[in-house]
Amino acid sequence: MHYDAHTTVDDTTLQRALATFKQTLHDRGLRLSTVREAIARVALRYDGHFEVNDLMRALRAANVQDAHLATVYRTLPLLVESGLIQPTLLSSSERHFYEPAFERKHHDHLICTSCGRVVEFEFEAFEVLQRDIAERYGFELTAHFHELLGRCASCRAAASR
Amino acid sequence: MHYDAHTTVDDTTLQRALATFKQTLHDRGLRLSTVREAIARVALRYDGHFEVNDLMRALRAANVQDAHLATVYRTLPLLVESGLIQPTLLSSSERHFYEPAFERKHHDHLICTSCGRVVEFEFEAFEVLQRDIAERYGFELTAHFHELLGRCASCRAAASR
DNA sequence: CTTCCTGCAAAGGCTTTGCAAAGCT
DNA sequence: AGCTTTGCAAAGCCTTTGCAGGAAG
Repeated sequence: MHYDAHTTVDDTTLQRALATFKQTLHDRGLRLSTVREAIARVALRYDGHFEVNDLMRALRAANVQDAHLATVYRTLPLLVESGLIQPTLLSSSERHFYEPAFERKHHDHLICTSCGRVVEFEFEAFEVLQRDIAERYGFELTAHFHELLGRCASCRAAASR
Repeated sequence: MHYDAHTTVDDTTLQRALATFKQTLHDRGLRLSTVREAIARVALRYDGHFEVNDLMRALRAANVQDAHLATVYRTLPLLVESGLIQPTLLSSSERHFYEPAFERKHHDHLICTSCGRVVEFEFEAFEVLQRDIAERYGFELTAHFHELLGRCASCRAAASR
């Protein structure tokens, strides 16, 4: 999968994220174990969107040999709850995808159905309209998913050749 | 799952839909078998969003005893390709959801995370903005998913009591 | 020490697939 | 006849869970 380059979290942000994680865990009577911290670090620094297997691979690449698949599955919801990552790319719904989310600005996705490229976009007008719609129906918005599917410029060029 | 009342397809629309289905199948060297037609009818007339098991139940209710689960799984992509139904409700991504789509106006969904109510909305301004965004990035849009999650008025009222 | 965590293995749930019989055209 | 379609059963895949030993505070 391709995606535009992101900036990976810097060290101080990472520390803040871990502190947040620890706090969330603590509030629930849970602990920030060695394994959980390792998983959190790798997930937070992941460049782009990932699913469980990608994360496993990244963990192995980071020499975290001892993070078992089942543990990763158990940790992911905690990372989401703590706001370190968020579920995303729903329309590729064969698997569950995530992306780093800690202190990252909200954005949505433009996905090329031909080459898989993912472009992130943000557009305040959407947010405003969404709030309007929600209000119109008496809803209090808590989240939204917005994915645009299509063909990117290069795939279109390739096709018309 | 709750949803606002929809109008179910009338008979002439259903006939048109079946003709479309037959055409799509024919174009691919496939046939409109008895079972496929039965599945198409029930799916098209389904009131609201459904997943495979819902459809199985509806088939049984319609006395279509002979539609095997595997056959339904094989038929669904064909129905999507023909435009009779469309995948939807992605954020409940545990399962694959669909809804009737033939000659239905495009709409998106507002979903109450507390009671599950689904409200359909359409708002031209979104469509325009989406096209703008896509163009800005050189994309040619083919589809989009847009789901707003929140709490509906009655759940909010219940919570504040 | 007491509670939580983790690896392991097994189970679960949804979906897909191989195959032989049945169905169309 | 020659093809597609289907039921059936088995396999596949991702994800969850029970458990017993290990880790953490």
